[in-house]
Amino acid sequence: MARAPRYLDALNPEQRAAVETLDGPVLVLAGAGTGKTRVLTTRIAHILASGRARAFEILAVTFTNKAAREMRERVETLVGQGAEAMQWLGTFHAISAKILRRHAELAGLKPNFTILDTDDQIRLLKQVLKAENIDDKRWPARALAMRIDGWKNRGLSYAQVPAGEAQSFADGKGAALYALYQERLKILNAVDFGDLLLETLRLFRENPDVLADYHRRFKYILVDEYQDTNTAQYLWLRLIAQGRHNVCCVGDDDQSVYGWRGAEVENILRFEKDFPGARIVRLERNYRSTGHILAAASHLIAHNEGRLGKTLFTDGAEGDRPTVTGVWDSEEEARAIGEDIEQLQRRGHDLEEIAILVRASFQMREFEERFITLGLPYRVIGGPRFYERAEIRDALAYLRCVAQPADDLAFERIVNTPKRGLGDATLQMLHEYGRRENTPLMTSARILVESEEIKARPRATLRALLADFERWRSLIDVKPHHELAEMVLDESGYTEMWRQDKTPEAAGRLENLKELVRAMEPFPDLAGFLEHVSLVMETDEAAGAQKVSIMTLHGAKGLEFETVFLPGWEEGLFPHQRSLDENGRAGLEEERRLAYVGLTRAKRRAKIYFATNRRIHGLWQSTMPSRFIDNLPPAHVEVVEAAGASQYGSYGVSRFANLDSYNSGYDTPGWKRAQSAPRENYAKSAGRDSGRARQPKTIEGEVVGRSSPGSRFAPGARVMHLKFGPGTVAGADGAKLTVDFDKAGRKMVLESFVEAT
DNA sequence: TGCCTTGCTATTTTT
DNA sequence: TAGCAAGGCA
Repeated sequence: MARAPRYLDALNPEQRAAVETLDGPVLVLAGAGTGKTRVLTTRIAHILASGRARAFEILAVTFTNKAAREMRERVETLVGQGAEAMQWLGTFHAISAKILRRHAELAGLKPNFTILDTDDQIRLLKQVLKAENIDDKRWPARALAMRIDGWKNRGLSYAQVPAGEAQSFADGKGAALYALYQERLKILNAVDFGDLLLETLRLFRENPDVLADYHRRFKYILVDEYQDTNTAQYLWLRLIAQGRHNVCCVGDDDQSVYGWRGAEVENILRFEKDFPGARIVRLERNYRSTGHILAAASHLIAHNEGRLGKTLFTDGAEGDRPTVTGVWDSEEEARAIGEDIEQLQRRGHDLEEIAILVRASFQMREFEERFITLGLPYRVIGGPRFYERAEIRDALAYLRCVAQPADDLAFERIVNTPKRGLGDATLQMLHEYGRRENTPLMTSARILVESEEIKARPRATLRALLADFERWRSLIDVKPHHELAEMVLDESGYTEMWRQDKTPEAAGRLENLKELVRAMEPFPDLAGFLEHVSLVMETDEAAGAQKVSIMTLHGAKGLEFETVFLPGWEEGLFPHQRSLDENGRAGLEEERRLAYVGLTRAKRRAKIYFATNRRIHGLWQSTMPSRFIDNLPPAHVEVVEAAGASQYGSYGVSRFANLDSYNSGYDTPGWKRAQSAPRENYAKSAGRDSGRARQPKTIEGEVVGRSSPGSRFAPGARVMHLKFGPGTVAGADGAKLTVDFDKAGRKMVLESFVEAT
């Protein structure tokens, strides 16, 4: 055999096996930080370099656009140019859309079909509910959307929904509503995200010749983040992979954190069964984290059952131990982390290499506030996205109306934006006609405008609007699309509407509109741009300036940082109560995987925090340290005391000696101590800004768990509260007390948080 | 048509 | 507590 090509030199033996096993199915179990992206990209490079297939004969599927973009870039650096020829590299949804457009008629669609996003989907469902006279208070469209998505994720058409579940929504109308919704989508020439997969699946099943064509085309198939596939994606993949069986899936069962949106870890566990003779390659050599971090993460995840099991190791240094710090409340947590970061900064650390990973986005605010006062530059990742802003959605609706005349949702959105006197009454009439004649709204409008059904004023306005759209539409092939867009926005009065607007956001909105027009330029035409927009809901955030990243644990998957702060490790928040309530043990294990993901993002420093008190929905509640803290190996973790937090000094070996499992979390030393030991009050650390009255010198009430029986306090009783000071009980409702505080006034507080005086 | 009040809810989020 | 959505009212 000839000398191995150079790009293989950089790989370890397992990685190399994963890259070089080209024939037949391969499952790569790639632990965190073991170089899975390198394997995927090198494998593509290897297929290309060895002449096994050309770029357009490789199907490479990812979950996110970001991952797709990264893969493309990395293949490019590996093979020089030519990666742009990889026309089948993309997300499941993007590839499905592409296939579907090629065979739209077979799927009962026109090739210019619209892809609805969640917002459109919900608006459409609201209409369906209304038409069916279902109270959308009791049966919210959002809930129906979730249910339908769930069915679609499982690959179920409305006819396939199991009888029991079909009865589940609005007194037994679940599946029927699903069917009505699909009917509406067909009329609108539209699909939602779930349909992209489902319709492609149906296309393949009903047209074996089409499927065979793709079997011939795709010589090699690669799938990233395989543990995140849902059933529909799995069926899709299995169908396509049946052709040549050259399928390589890369994933890590320990990083499956999207079960709540339909991902089935089972898919990874049953790979061997579905693809007989599959080669399994384990990547266990970690190149990212130092020894202690890796040990802590491994020990934590070992508490999960039903894993394929991997043992990560590193040849690197032991490094610093992850730390666990207890703080008084979320405010102190933010302050402590802020100080840590400032110190790292002073020591010359790169802010880009620091991240704060939270469980839920509400935790972010406290950090933002703190960082603003500190003047610490930060960036929140995962905020509202560019294409979700109202003005962008409006502008896109205009463009959709131009390009896709049957797009009723878009039309409805903008008929009266800006206000032009086309209100509910007019719209109602269009709807009625449309429903009767089965025509899109714009067609209905065109017909009704010729009659006298509509009053003269709105009739004239509507006629003018329709004429505008005609004119714009006639320019599609004449004018460059970004110029056309600008023209539409100006002539429709939309831009003017924001110019007139005096609210402080107006300027930013106009700026966004300009940005939108700019963003259109690189696309070949309007249709191409709209396709991009519906599938790629993102803007490339300009990285650059040195900033600390604040994001959710989910958002951090796939990233790495020198230093990772992990605040909020408290029972109820992390693991999240809802996860436990709704999914029991499976929910807990998914939360634990999330903790594992968090820890393994850290290259050199991982810092865990838990607060004793946290405000949840406006009420202060005392909280327990997370059971995940008990899951950490004492030998690899350092318990750090926040300044003044002396009561945590008792954190010692015993704290970690007992490995708990589900449901027994409340017997751990940490839990017991928290219950029994009356905590000494301590002044807030770092005595700065003592403006607000700090905890008065009192004894905090022992923590009464969730099972607290009726109230210990009768109205009139005098109590002492840690935040609010002394007060008189006005009433009790279970564990909640209404107290008239001497200073703070009437508040609802948790009983466990006050003490009799 | 627009403003104000009321009520409700409150993970994770990509496509 | 706060933020949003929907309904009522002028």
